[in-house]
Amino acid sequence: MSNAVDAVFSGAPPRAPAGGRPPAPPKEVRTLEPVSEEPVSRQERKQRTRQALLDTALDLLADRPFATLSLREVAKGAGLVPTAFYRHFASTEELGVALVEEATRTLRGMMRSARTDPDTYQGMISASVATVHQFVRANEDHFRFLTRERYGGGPLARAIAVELRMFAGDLAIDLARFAPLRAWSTEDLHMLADLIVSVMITTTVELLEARPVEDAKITATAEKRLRLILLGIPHWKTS
Amino acid sequence: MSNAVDAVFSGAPPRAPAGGRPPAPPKEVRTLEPVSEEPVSRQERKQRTRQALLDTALDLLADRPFATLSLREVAKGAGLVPTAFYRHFASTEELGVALVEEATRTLRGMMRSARTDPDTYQGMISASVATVHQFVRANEDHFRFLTRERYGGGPLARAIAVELRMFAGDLAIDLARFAPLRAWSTEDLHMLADLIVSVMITTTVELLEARPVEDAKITATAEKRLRLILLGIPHWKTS
DNA sequence: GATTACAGTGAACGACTGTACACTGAACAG
DNA sequence: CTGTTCAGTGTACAGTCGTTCACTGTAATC
Repeated sequence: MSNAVDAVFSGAPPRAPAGGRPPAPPKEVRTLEPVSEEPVSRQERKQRTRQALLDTALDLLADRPFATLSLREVAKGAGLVPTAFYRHFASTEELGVALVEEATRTLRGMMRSARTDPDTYQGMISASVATVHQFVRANEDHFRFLTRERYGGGPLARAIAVELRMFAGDLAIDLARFAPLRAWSTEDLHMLADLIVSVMITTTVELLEARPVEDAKITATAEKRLRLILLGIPHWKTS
Repeated sequence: MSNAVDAVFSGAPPRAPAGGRPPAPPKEVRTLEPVSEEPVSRQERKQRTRQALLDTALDLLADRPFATLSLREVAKGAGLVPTAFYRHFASTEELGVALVEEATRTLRGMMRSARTDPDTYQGMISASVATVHQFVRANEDHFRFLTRERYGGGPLARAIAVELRMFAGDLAIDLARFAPLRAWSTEDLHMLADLIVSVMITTTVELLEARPVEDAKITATAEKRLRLILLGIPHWKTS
């Protein structure tokens, strides 16, 4: 479960240095790098340091809320002087918005990946849970950021909420194609989609808070929760 | 729905000045207050300013994460000089722990209030949702703090997670008394309890993010979600 | 080849942070 | 009545913060 799985995650950004953030020579990050001597145009350069800022921020956010990020430490982490930060973002909040965009790109990748035409309920459930599991484990930073800031208040929380509503809306449309759900009112369909999304979010948080050893238990529980919900569908009287 | 409702919330702290935090004379908060000239022992005094610190913190946390709180502004808000803060808490984090304790006291009050012997599923559902609704609206600060920090990472998130697991555990025990659930494995019971709790949390967040005008719609949706889940119970094959 | 645009530098600012230390005055215990 | 305890005060210090401003060197343009 390695190559085939990894191939799915085209949505995940490269995350330049990544990892435990090695000692890292303090400055010459950019000046030493022309290993492969591409011409590297100026805007290419700019976008690279922009990405370095985003990557640094995401690293720092691994165990703190976004609101505690300081412009200076993000700049320093990217090998920049504080004032250079302004060449890319007018404020840390603008950085945050860019981070939401990057993370929701991963989220949309997951959604696209999960949208497979399923034959059985059980098949659909386990496939969806597996997709969530793989994407969360392959993009922990993004999902940690999203789940953390979703409830953190402020403009980021609102932006993420909008994205999750879109997520649920798309899911509702997909659900409408199922035979047992064709007669449901759109309101009830949204109720169901929200419920499923909330189970998925809960599962995501559980995965992020657990060590990977417990993944099997968590996904199994998630499948159970979805199965229980779907069991009620045939007996629902829509309004 | 005013007196009877309010009488329920004995768990809620008095929240001394509260409200929009009026102009407030900068200092003589305590020295001017002996309106009713009780003797007020020294430890009583101490506990009062401690509570003032907690109240101030909760006020400030209405729209920011806990990690951005500064010792100085909490002290100032309570009418104290910064160093006096240390007479009550060794650090802001210790203040946070006390805040978690206070808020979870409200949470336990809600749980106790919701534990009524119900005759029908429908009755149980609407009663539980109504209880959540009332408690959330009557203690918005506490619930906002809990839901915000639950996913904010750090020690507070862990403490709240523990409390919520206890909450779900108690619910599982209650559920075990229901006829259709008596044969269920404890594992499945916990799965169900977690699912219900996650619906309640979702509902809480929705209430806190909405204007009270939309409460009816939110509680109606919450009831639907629970109804759908309970519909699946008779058809569940426990493992 | 000369000129311009602009990503990144470096010093300096005023505001705010947590914390140390010596203090005051009133409630307390003897 | 005397001495102690201790919640709260006031000053001070070293860091960090966001933001300003004038600057440099090079890729891009004419």
